[in-house]
Amino acid sequence: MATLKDVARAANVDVSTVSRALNNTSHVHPDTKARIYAVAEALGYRPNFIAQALRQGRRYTIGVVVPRLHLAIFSEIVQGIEAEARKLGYSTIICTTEDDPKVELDCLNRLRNGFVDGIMIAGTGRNSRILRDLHASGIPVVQIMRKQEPRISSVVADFEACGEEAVHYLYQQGCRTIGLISGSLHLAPYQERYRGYCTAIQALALTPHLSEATTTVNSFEYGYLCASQLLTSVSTLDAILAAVDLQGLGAIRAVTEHGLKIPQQIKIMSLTGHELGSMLETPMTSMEMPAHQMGHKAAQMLIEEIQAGKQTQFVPQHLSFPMVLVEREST
Amino acid sequence: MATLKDVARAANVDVSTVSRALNNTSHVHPDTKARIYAVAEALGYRPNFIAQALRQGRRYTIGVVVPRLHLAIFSEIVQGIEAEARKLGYSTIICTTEDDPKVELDCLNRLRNGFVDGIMIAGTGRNSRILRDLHASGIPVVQIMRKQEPRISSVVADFEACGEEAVHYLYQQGCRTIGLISGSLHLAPYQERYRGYCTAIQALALTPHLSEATTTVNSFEYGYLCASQLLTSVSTLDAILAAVDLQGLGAIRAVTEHGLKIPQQIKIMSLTGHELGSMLETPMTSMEMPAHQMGHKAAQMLIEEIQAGKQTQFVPQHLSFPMVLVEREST
DNA sequence: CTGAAAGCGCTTACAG
DNA sequence: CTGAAAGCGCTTACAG
Repeated sequence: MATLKDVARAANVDVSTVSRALNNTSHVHPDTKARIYAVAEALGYRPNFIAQALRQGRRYTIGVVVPRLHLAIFSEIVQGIEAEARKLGYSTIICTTEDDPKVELDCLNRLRNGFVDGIMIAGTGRNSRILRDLHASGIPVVQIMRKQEPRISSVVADFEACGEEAVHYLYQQGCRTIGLISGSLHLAPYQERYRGYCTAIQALALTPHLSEATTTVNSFEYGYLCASQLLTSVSTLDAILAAVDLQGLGAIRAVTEHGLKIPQQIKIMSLTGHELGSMLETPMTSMEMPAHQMGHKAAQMLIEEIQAGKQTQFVPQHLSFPMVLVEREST
Repeated sequence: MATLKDVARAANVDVSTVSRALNNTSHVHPDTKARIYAVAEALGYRPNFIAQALRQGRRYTIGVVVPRLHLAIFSEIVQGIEAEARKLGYSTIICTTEDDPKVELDCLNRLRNGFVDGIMIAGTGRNSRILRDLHASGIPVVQIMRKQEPRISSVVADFEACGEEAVHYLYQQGCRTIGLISGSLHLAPYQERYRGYCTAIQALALTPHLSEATTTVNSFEYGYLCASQLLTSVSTLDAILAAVDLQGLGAIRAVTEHGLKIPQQIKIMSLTGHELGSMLETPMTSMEMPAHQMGHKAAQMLIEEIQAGKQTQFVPQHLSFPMVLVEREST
């Protein structure tokens, strides 16, 4: 790779002049400039981002820490983040943790070593000290999907309203015994959905039915197990709310195996739709999450914080997106 | 952030000694070492990766270029890549192109600026010159999923065998008029599936039925449109092969709307399963792809090439994974 | 308009 | 075992 020095030598000028010419950072004589451009072109010169980063203290890179990508809403969020970051001139480093706090710690430690200008995280909540340290040491952080630290900016969906709205909707459809599949109540989104669910259940004077299992939360199996449990233990059950799409699929399976008809005998809906619902044989009613847009916004927010630097007093911003009810055939 | 210099000053030694102590790169007196460690700890020293990278000419970072993540097999592959890369001490920069050659070019240009030690790509095939340039300039490249350049290493699945095997399987199930939804025949995987399909169709003396549409290939809609077309134009149709899961979902929808029973009247299967098939109401038979494992292998391969450096003569490696037939209720 | 110098934070021969 | 120096490839005050 040709360096500035190579170009300088070939163009018979100092490296500083080449730098100025190529970056348009101060006036350079048109002739000199032309010569420099020609030489740079001929040598296939490309600036070394690493050297620039070291010198300028800017990496133009953000780190994104999420639990997983495969069949999860995070893949859509990450696509949104990455597209927007790229547009703003930033690269995106990704880390998937499988919600393992140790892996997460490992990722955060890597990222803090001057790797990135800012961090986006959907965390486990188990490394909050590190996260606060990072943030306190001047590295902008934005929480996505999961808001755990009030002093750190966040972009989330309004899960509580989502849970509440879903129950009211099902009530309107005639349901009176509504089971909830949620799990991982230590994670904010699950807890909030649960809270919204409870609020609505109470307001409507119904009885809550929460089901939990011990397998991975964001999975078909989890939905299947919980739904089966609800079906056997609550005889009057007429609706199941699943926290995420995959659980919804599991619930559909369980209900079908129980010989019940959807939506006539039992209604099913997902609280975190990511398009999948529309593609099913029995299209599933869902609270759809504007994941791509949330990724966009979060990237913008993070990069703004990065570019504001320490000049401005930091005030955490919390952005909450409404989820939208998309009615389909499962209810 | 504390730097080496800060530690050196506080420990009353030269920076070089600190560097050696912290990196265990040569003998340092135990007492000095202890002092340095204590000071580094107290100051919360963390090495600056950017400076290390500049000095050592190693970034410990790989770039991954894929079309998309959301509801695509790439999300699983990327998870595999990232997990393995992290284990080997590498970070992963991700770029999604939506198969837009311009975006891809943009990504490759960013990555070549000394950003990464190596590149993993599932490309559009439209930037082959750049890719070859990159590779020729000494940056290791591994093609994933889509093998376009014979001189560049690759990790793919055996799509041709997959297409062939699927047809034979359906034949055994009694099908005699087997339609194929594929599209994007300019992309290797689609073309290879088609080739395998044709080989089998010919061997069995059947008639081929290929359907294409103009929307995004990797989508529910594409599958729906093509299946609808096949259903109306081929009256004896008794099976549909979909290149990917989402198309399979679209095909199921189309078939259902046509009032046909799966699998009694028409069988459906996907040629690129990524678990989704097992979660459907009518579980879909699929050729499942070992995506995670492929990601692992590809990361290993790329990092090996990186670490081999220029010492060894480069010989491209091509790795092909078999897909495995998982029989479910749609056939 | 341009050059010479310093420095970003490290590592690594080179001496001693 | 340790220090002083050079240098990775840039940018940016400082002179002129």
